[in-house]
Amino acid sequence: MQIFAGANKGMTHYDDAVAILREKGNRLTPQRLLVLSTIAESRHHIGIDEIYKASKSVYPYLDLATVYRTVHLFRDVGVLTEIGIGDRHTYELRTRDGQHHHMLCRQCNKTFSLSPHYLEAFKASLVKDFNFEPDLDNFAVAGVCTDCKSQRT
Amino acid sequence: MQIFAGANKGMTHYDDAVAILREKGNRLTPQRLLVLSTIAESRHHIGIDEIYKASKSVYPYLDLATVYRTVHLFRDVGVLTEIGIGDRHTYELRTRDGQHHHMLCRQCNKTFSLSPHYLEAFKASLVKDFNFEPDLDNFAVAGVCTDCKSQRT
DNA sequence: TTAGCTTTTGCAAATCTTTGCAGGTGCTAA
DNA sequence: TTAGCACCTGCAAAGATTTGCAAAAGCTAA
Repeated sequence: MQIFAGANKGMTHYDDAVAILREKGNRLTPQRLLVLSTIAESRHHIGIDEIYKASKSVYPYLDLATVYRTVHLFRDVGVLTEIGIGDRHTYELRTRDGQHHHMLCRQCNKTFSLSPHYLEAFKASLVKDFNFEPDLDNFAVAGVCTDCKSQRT
Repeated sequence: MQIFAGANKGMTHYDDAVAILREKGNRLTPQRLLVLSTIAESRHHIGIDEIYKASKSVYPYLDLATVYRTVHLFRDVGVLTEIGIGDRHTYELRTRDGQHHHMLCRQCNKTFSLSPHYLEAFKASLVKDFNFEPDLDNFAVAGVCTDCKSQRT
């Protein structure tokens, strides 16, 4: 099945993700590439329903269950980051090397990248004081961003 | 409707929670007190299904929807902390004053308390560098605890 | 103590998410 | 290039969570 041609020039994150999936022995089905492409093309974090709707418009036979399974696969394999906002889960591609974390504004819903360096001291203190090895790969904090703070009257 | 008598002597967290609910104008229905009591009596964090099962054994008419609504109310009002572990959500009472955070072991599923002080530097750096005000009230980290680390061969 | 207003509950239905299964399809090795 | 196997997909059904609504019950004020 050929769903779409390779109109993905310059999509570095997309290419990285494909490489990771292949490395780990996962099959590159058109459905997976489609979902991946949908997420890659989305500017911000994107929810299951949006992924489904956008992808289905390209390939109408796509099943919602496949989207769920695909997204969970991508998450477990490390290709994307899952951000839990309240009760809503959204997703965003992750780059190959650099894990980065997220700050999410509760008011305007924008996300901001956060360098891992901000969490290093925290992580080190847990290891040192409790011998607890935290997994901060998919770390996200919610809060209020600077724009929304200044808009408060 | 009277479900159970006041066998709650010394349950400080429970009493605090009741006070907070009353303060905020929520009705203290037997169902709510029952759910609260169930969570308070649970030694560790507890899931919706467990809350439901345990509470229903005391008051069989209790509906699952009520448990969901009650737990969400408690969370929004700040009476309990919701911990998202993977796909599972669990709950734990919160004391009136002292918020504390959680470390959760992915392997043995035990939780450990974490003093807020460990996150203060992190929080301060976000405020300073990005003017981003993180909400760390319900903070939980997953990882591997010291026991499980030592059990690895 | 009671009346009455408003919130809350239980039920049932809607929605969201996961899972089992049989057929279809990517990938590997020849 | 093809054959064959293991993995994936779509479908349908199960399971989990949320929501609308009418009846029931908590709380306040008299």
